[in-house]
Amino acid sequence: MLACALEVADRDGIQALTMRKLAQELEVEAMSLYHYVANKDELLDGMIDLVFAEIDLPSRAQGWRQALRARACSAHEALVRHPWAIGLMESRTAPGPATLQNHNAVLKCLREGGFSLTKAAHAYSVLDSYIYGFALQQINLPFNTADEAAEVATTMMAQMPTKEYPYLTEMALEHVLQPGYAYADEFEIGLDLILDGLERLKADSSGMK
Amino acid sequence: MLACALEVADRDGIQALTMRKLAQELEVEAMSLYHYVANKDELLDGMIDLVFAEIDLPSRAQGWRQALRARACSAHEALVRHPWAIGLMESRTAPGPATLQNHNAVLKCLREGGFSLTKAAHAYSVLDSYIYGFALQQINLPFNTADEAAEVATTMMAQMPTKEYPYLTEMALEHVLQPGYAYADEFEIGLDLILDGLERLKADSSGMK
DNA sequence: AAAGATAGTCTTACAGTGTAAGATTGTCAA
DNA sequence: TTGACAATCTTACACTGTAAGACTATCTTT
Repeated sequence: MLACALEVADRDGIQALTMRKLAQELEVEAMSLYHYVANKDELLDGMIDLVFAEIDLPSRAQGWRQALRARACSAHEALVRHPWAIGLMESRTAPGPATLQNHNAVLKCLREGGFSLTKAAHAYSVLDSYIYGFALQQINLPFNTADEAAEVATTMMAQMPTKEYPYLTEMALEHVLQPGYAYADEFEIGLDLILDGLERLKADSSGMK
Repeated sequence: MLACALEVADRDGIQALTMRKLAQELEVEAMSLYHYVANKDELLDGMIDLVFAEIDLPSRAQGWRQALRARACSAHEALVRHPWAIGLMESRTAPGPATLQNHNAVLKCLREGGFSLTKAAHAYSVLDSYIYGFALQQINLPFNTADEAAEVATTMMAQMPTKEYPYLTEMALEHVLQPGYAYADEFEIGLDLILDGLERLKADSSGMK
């Protein structure tokens, strides 16, 4: 049932996921769903946790940097695969078991990698903020492929007073519209920048903690 | 009207912002609103742009680092002030004028600060990803004050099999529950870590671009 | 085998949602 | 005075989540 809900949300968008629609997909009446979930919110909670379950845990075989890098990429992929998930997170407060397990594994990786408790908290905060935020931005882009980007950019340029936003225009024309550009590629660049920062943070003893 | 919509969303939550409720607040009937907006989506678009309008533009008086740091803090404050905004962003694709102006100003700051076009794109991507992502995490926390944190943590510990998530438990008990802890304080730590990275990125000539 | 409990599904109903269609009013220009 | 227009309202409709409870099939206990 949760899996089916994911499928509908992925395919038709989260706004199309109504109890009646989901029931129909399962060849059942809407009210039957309430035997398995107390209400729609609980359904959404379950869906979010399923997305977290798709995120690989950091492997213990490698060093913290490699392990967290791989987990970050995995998380990014999961969030892009289910674009509705980030929007839901804002309103949900009850983390499911997969969510907790993932958090725990990341903290373990940091602690065993030599981070103090305080520094592990810092590291976790930056890393996950970046992952969620990047996915949010990527999903918000009105284009995915380079072709779509070209189309959107040109129609936008036509409407928009290009003189008013010269730096935005520059970025669009001379960077985004260049062949081979894909915003998704930015993810690993920022990720490595942050991982560099974390290595420095870990070594740094000026603040002591 | 947009301002009133912000107020309702801030006060009662975004799910309470219905056309009828907003109309009532303005002492008018629901359908009258449709003389000013084509549909509810357009209303939400306008609200998002209003939030962006609250974000200070980077000042040109200071260097890029200081200017972008101040803008990041301002953006963070705006997003926390209007916790519903991030959730809306996921579904919206038409940026308003305030949004465009802000983007343009940040790019200008980077370019005039000496970033190449490609590096400016990197910088913008990491910075804004971090800002949005951090706000998202902060808003998702089920507590705000240290007192609330203590309450939530203790009730959670009671339910949760604490043995299963030892590192999560450690973080909660020995860090989050310590007096004076506030997750919001993490924001500037991660921000400075990223700004350090950007300075290095700017200076770096190994990749050339 | 009979009786009862339980899990699963259904029907019906209701209050609340966004908004389409059109009637009504107020305000100004010709 | 007439017309145009902007602003507001009334009514209506399809669709939402879900409360209340009826029905049915399966399993347990006697």
